[in-house]
This record gives sequence, C-alpha cells and structure tokens, in this order.
Amino acid sequence: MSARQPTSHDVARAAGVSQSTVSYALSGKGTIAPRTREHVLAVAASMGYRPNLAARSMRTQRSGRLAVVTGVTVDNRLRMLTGAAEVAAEAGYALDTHSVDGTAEARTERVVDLARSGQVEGVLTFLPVVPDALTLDDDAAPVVAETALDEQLRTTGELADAGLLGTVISALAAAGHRRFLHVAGPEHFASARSRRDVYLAEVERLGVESLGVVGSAWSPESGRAAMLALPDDAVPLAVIAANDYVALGVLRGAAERGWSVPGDLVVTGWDDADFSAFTSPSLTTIPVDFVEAGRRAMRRLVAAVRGEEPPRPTAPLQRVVWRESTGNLPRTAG
Amino acid sequence: MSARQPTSHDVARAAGVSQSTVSYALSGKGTIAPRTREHVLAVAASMGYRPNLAARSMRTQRSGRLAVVTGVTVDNRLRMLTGAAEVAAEAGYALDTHSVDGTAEARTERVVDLARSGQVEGVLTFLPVVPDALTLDDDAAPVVAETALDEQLRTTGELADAGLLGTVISALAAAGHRRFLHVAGPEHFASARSRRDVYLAEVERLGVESLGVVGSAWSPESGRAAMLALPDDAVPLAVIAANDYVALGVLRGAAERGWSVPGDLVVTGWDDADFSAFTSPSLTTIPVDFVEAGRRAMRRLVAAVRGEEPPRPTAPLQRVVWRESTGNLPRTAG
DNA sequence: CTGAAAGCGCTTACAG
DNA sequence: CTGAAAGCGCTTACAG
Repeated sequence: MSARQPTSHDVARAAGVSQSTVSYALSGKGTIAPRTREHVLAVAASMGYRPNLAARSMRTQRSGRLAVVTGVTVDNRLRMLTGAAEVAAEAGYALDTHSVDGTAEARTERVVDLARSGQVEGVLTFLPVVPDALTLDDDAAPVVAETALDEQLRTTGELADAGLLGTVISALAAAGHRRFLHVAGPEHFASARSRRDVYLAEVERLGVESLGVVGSAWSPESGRAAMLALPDDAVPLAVIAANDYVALGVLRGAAERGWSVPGDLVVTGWDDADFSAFTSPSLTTIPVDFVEAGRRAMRRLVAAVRGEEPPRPTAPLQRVVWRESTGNLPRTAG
Repeated sequence: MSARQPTSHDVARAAGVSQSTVSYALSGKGTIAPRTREHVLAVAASMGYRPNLAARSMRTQRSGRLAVVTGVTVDNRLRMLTGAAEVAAEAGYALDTHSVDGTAEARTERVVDLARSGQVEGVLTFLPVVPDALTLDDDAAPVVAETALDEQLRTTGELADAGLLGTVISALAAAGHRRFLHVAGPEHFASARSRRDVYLAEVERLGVESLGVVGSAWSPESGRAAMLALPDDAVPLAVIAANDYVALGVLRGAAERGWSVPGDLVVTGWDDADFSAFTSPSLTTIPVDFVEAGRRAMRRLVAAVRGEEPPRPTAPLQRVVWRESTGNLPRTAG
C-alpha cells in the first residue's frame, strides 16, 4: 500500500508537462511561462512532491550536507549545536552530527577525515583540535573550529575573548582585594588559555599579589581541590575560576575549609551556567550566549563553503553579571 | 589542482577490472575471485576511494540517514545525542540533527514532516511530542520518542521509569519524615508525569502527610518559588524535586527562608547533574546514564527501521545516590 | 568468475 | 517557451 514518494516525473505526468519543465518550474531557473509555472507548482504541492536530495546531490556534485563534531563534556555544546543547526537549516544544508571521544589527536584525525570524505561540504568542530595536525588538502572541505585560536584555522574566536576578565579583576582590586588566584581550564581550549593570559597580565599590571595559576579542567572537582590545597592563611583571597563549574567547586571547597563567601574569599566564574544564579551564594559570572555563538560559527562555515566573506559579528557575546559571590559590586557598591 | 574524489570507475581503471567488479569486490556480494577481490581492495584503499553515498542511496532507494530532533533545554540532551550518534554511526547511518523550538504541537508537526519527507529512514525525538497529532501514514519512516509514554508510539520509556522514587520516599519515611511535598516537572514530559504519579501513590500508601504537588518546570526558579510560597510552619518537610535543577532552587529558596538542609528540611532531586555533588549540601539524587539512554533509543530506532525486534534493555539505567541533602541515609544511618 | 548495461531522480545545456 | 536527452556514481540482475 505504501505509495512511494512522487518524483518529478510523476508531477510532470499529472501536470501534463515534461519532467524538465517541472524541474525548471521548481527551481525558477529556465524560462517557463508564468501560467505553466504556477500550474506545475500547484500540482507538485497537491501531490506533496519533495525533490529527492540524493539525486539532486549526485547531479550537482554538491552533497548539501555539513558536519558538526561534538562529544560529551561539561559544557554548553548543545546550545551551540542548536544555534548551528538553525543556521544550517536556513542556509539549506542538512547537518550531520558526529560524536567523537578520545584525545585531541583522535578528534583532529576525525575532523580531517570528515573534511576529506567528500560527503560533506564543510565541517564545524566544537571540540578542540590540534591545529598542526589539521593539514588539509586543497580539495578538502573547509573546517571551522570554535574552540581553537590559530592562524591556520578558520575560527570565530569569540568564545576565547577573555577581555572582560580585565574588567572583573580591576573592579575587585578597586574594591580592595589584594590577593588573587586563578583556577584554570584545560590547556587545549583556547578560551582557557586566554583567560589565564588575561589573568596573568592583569595581576601584573595592577601590581596585586597572585597565588598563581592552578588546575586544568572545567570541573567542580578542580575548583574544590584548589581550595583544599590552600594554606590556612590564604584568605582573604579573590578566586578567578575558569568557569562556573570550577567556581562551584571553589564554593564547595571554601565551605569545607570553613571560609565564608564573600566574607573570607570572593569567587568569579564564567558562562552563567544554569545553576549559577541559584547557588548560595549566587555566582558572579560572565554570561555567554552559546546559541548565538553556535549561529555565528555556522554562518562562518557557510560563508567559507560558499566562498563568501566571513560575516562580521555585530553585538558582543559577553558581559559581566555581579552576584553574591563577590558581594556583588560595580552596580551596587564599590 | 583539486583532484576530485575517485569513483569506482577510477578504481576499476587503475585495477584493470570493470566497474561492476569493483562494486562487487567492495560489497563482498557477487562471486569474485579472492585474488581479484584483494587486488581491487588494495587499489581502492591506495586511492583513498570512498563510495559516493548519494549515488548509492539513489540506487538502493535508501537514504542511509536518520534524523534526531532536539532543542535547547535545561537537560542532558547532548549526552543522549552523543549516545545516539555513536550507535547510528556503528549501524552505518548518517545522523541529521534538527533543532526545533516552539510548542509541543509545532514540534510534533516537525517530526511528522520529517518522517514523511522521504529523506530519512527514521526519526528519533528527544523532545516531547503530542501523540495524538503524530499520525503517520504507512509509508512514513518510523518514529521513536524518548520522552513520551504512549501506546501509539515506539518509545523506550526508560527515562520515564520512576520506580526508584518509591524507594526514596519509603526510606525517608523510615527515617522519620512525616510530611512531604513534590515540586513537579513539565506535564508534557512522561518522566515528569510518572514521577508525580509515583509520588502520589507512595505518600498515599505510606499514609504520610503531603503538602501536595506544585510547579511544572525543570528549572531552579520553580524550586525556589515553591519554597518561598510555603507557610512558616511547613517545616520539618521532605521535598521531592522533579530533578536536580529544581532541587537546587529548593536549596536556594530554603536558604532564603532561613531553613537549614538537612536540618529543617530534606531534598531529593533526579539526574545527578554535574553540579549536584558540589552544592552545599550536596544533593541526594537518582543518577541517569543519559549517554546509554541515547544509545538505547537509537538502537530501538535502528531496529524499527530494519524491521527487527526491538532490543531488550539489560541493565537498569537508574539508582539512588544518598548525599547530604537528606543527611545521607540507607547506607550510613537509618 | 567477470563485464556490459540498465536505471535510481535529478539538473542543465541544447534543439526546436 | 517547452521537451528530449545526457549524465552524476552507484547496485544488481543478466550474459557470457
């Protein structure tokens, strides 16, 4: 009983025209009389006709498909993926999802493999890759990496912009904080590296004391461990955590040490995770619009695939939200 | 310069055989002499040959593609997606990601549309759909819904199994708790409905007091609001939150009310979110292996697509972890 | 055991 | 303005 999908031939027969006329009518390309065109369109619609993408792809030599590479992490990848899927759909591409686990090398290999596969017209990776290992032939599909900062790579780099951390640290210094600590994220994330770099530059510039940079993960465990490793006289202290998960661990570790927040120490995070406004104390953080970041990354990929100029980002993605973990600040007191 | 992807014709020429021999050699179907076959395989590998999937698809009338429908939510969808992507890849399918926003009706329409599109062989949705509106023709692709519980639908239902909540509530009652409250999740999630049902059945069965069921969201806001709305004499109280995000809001709201946890009230959540072990107090919860849930959902879809028996799940996905928010329990004290 | 050939459903010069 | 025809790269009966 299962009535197969109608083809352009079926539509042609029903409309009383040739198959090529159907194709021209639907694509709007050739020179079809308006009346003919409308008639064909009406018939096609009434039959629920949908072009067979595989056939089109074979003829046009374009797969109409893009790939996104992701994996499991404590992160906001699904939001980025959502934004990316939205833009890909608007641009008329199907989006293949590839989940990759393992080392950065393994991921890089997978990305290279995809780019060379000929099955997709472009690759967007949300996982860090090894730029040096990402050697692509001329005929490989373009690759956009959201988490890498490298001259060789097309990258949006927006998530790696750590500029606001300077603002945060100077505001804390202006509020009287004199001793800082940075609990960093994983080295292979561009965002983690630039946060660390801005931290180091800013404590240097302000001439405040730094207990150094510890940790290399996005996890609460890392923040907690950093607190447990501190000497008893470490407080008063301002802790700059690489993101909110790390900051949450700092909160937890501080509680275990008997340090009050924001009394004995203050903490800042990054990303405005779903929980950050509801911890006690709530977390001062730098919200990131990950859905929009995903959209922008995909727009960049689509532009690369089409050989167009990459779009210029308009509004900045980040800002600072001062909450209880720093006793608030700029807005409220000083 | 861009050397096009080699085709089976190119391989045939290089190997000195016919194109159909190449095809047979690669598929292992026909009757090819072992030596010929090995030779062809070697040549194909050396040329980096990869079959053109669009051409194969057109010939076999099978797209080799599955669709997954997801969207932005406070949830663990990326993990499920990861598991699903893994299984789809193993089974030889490409996985198209579709991001959908809007009402349950809009989502359902999108799922129906995909199933009828003829572009994919099956659809897996991680977002709730309206079962009644999901009317599929005989020739539509099979649909698996992870979050629905409906006779009409293929559904794994595993995430909707709330049985363990009975264990939790009786353990709390055994520990002396006499007054309960349920802060529920969104009605249209099967898991939220079954947690509520088990809650109601269990307080009834145990004959303990229930302050009722409030809320209908997966958010911390919902849990906090529930606490702020309670009368001063509501404590001592055992709060059963629909998931850890809600439980986090309960923790926050309790703090704002000046209620200690687990002193004045105890709280349980669900899912073992990334933050749950690091809140103060840490959250008693029911960890769910979302990656495995995603795998199972996809296995079910693949079986449906191939007309095979759905696989029987082996190990249960859930268990209880007793933490500080209930003053621990079963394991430690009683 | 191997090869010549048809055909999947499109797009796009090319004739008329 | 419309139609007949080639061809994208495969799979798979069918001859030999």
